[in-house]
Amino acid sequence: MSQTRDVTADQGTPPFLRLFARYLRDQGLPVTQQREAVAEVLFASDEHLSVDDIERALRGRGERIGKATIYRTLDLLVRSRLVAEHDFGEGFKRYEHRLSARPVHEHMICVECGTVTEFESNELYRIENRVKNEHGFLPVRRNLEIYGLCKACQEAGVELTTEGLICPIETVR
Amino acid sequence: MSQTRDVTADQGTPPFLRLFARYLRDQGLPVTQQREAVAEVLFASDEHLSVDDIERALRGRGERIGKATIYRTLDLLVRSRLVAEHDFGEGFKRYEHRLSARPVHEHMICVECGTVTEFESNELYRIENRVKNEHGFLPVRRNLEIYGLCKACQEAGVELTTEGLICPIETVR
DNA sequence: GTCCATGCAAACCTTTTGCACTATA
DNA sequence: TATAGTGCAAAAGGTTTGCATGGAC
Repeated sequence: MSQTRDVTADQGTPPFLRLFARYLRDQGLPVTQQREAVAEVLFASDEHLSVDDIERALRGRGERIGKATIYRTLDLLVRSRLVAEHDFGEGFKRYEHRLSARPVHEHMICVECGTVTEFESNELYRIENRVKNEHGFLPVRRNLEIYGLCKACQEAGVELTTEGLICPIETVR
Repeated sequence: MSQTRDVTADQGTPPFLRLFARYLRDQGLPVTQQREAVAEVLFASDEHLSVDDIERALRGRGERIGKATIYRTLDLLVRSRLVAEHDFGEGFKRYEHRLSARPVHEHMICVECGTVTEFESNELYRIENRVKNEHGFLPVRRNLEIYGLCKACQEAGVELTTEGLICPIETVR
């Protein structure tokens, strides 16, 4: 069949699996079915997946892998830098592979519908440089989330209610 | 004694307590001893306090307030916008009052010693404007943390080991 | 054959909740 | 006095760990 994947040599193994296997070998760790399966689920999706999402996707593929193994594999994927871990304040973490056209990006999260959109920001490099020069701080990893109302929710007429004090931020004490 | 606080009229009540009390009254909620005590601890400190920190500080003042009450009061303080909630990835939240000379600021966190330093960034406003114009997203709240090595740790000779893949970020799939 | 991974269940930790009792307004 | 808060302990929910078994190399 013309749609059959070419399995000659390494060609049948997708790049992300080769990279993950390389990482595991470098660390002297075995490449297991479960580890490959978790990686496959992550790299097959462009969403920000929770552990439950991953477990569900695995089950949908007929694989029954324990949560503990998923957590342990995610730890390896994050260490390998093939996967990024995020916390959008939902009480649990989400995971996203980093082999996209936009390996470095930030997130805006709609506080109404929860939709996560990615965007790039070179202003961040400027901020990091300033931090380096002005404070002698050596940046390694950053984390920028912007919470607000997405276009769709605004157009649907959603408005945000502010119940906080209107102007408590006077610089007094 | 000349150092004794002036207790005439409202003058003895510090501004933050007046603001918190105003918020509570606005919401039709009672002003209780416990709520005032939690607020006092937060406003007396310029650190980023965990719930345990707060409980300990209260105990040090001879007040024994249940964790549940602390959590419930923190919720009110955050809603009132007098206090900001942070998650530095430690597995628990930290809280910081917002009546400082720098009510809006970001954080850099040293991955070695855990020290948190604050800095301001007007580049962030530029980012938010871009997000608004380019994506129609209405920003409400932002969250920027920069993780890295603080000056002191660098000077102490600390180096960070990278165990991840050196260059996995090729834009291939 | 050795070493490590897996799976299950129990443990862990922070945060939330239910309920009898107490304090605020 | 009505209404809401407090404190305790239990529950909840995500994540980690111990241990016996099974798989990778």
